[in-house]
Amino acid sequence: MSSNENNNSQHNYDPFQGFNRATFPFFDDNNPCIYNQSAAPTSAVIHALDPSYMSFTDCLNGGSVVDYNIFSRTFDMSCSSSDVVSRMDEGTTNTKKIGISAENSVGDNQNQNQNISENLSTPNSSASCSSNEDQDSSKAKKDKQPKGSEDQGDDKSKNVNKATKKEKRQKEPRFAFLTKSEIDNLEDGYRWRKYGQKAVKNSPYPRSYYRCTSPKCGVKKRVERSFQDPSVVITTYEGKHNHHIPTTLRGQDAGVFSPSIMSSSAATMDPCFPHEFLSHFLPSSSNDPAGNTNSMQQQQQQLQIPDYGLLQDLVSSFTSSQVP
DNA sequence: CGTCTTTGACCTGCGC
DNA sequence: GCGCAGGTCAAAGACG
Repeated sequence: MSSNENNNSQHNYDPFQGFNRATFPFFDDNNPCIYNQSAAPTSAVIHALDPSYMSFTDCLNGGSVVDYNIFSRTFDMSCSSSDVVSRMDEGTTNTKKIGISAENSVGDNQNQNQNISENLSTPNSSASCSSNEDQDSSKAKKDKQPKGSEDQGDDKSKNVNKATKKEKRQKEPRFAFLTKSEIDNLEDGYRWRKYGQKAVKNSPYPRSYYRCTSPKCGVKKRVERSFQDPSVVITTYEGKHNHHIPTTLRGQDAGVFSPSIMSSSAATMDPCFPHEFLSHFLPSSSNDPAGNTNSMQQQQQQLQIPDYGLLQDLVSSFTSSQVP
């Protein structure tokens, strides 16, 4: 692979290549660049477009300078113009306007919405790698101390930890999106280690917690499946990668998101599409010389589910329960 | 042997 | 204060 190709794959890829546009209902069928409000956009997806949230590129890589206005310009929406999507002001506890997953709106709304806001609320894009480092450092301190040996953890320090943790949680940039796939853990080029799994209330599908395996990279992601539409996988990224996509992926050979598998229509999207968006979502070896047929290719094939209406129903049901 | 997943226990935040 | 649910830890085991 040439360096040019590599660069291209890292910076100029269409982030939604390979994703059937049914997966992204906010696209106007007649204009892929125009955000289709009538499609009742999934707020989870809109978070990617909301300038108050960091871009996926920024989220994943942390090294790119992202013009958040790109998204609002490109999709003809402001960060707070949507009834569905609202910017989460710092310290805001109103969670009604925000949400990630439809299933969360169906069951225990109170708790789920609370959790949603906690999961997704990001005051602004001021979060940076430093926040991750801070979190890492605090976490590292915790890791170094055995659970039962926190003798110094008196009430005072506990309160401090609580405060700092809460503050840091708010600062942590998060990005969530929906994908239609039968595979829970969609390959994104980075290496993840699963560190937990929890059952989700009112959902038969568990939520999995992953952490980037790269040293000093505190990026996490959460993967869960919508129980209302089991074909929808909700992925939430938290933090920013402070490194590039690994050149070698165990068992994947980084040969994911092969353009040959990508949707041709998506690949030829209007140039106004924010190519930078999610750029590092795609690993550099998209032109796998070995032509490996890997799990991601299967994923991509599974992503070609043109179930636009189903997702709209999902979104509609969600938004109707979220927007007063 | 290194890496990753699994899974029960523990921690934390929040509503009542 | 209590209970619930989400989030995290870390030991154990699986796997290549």
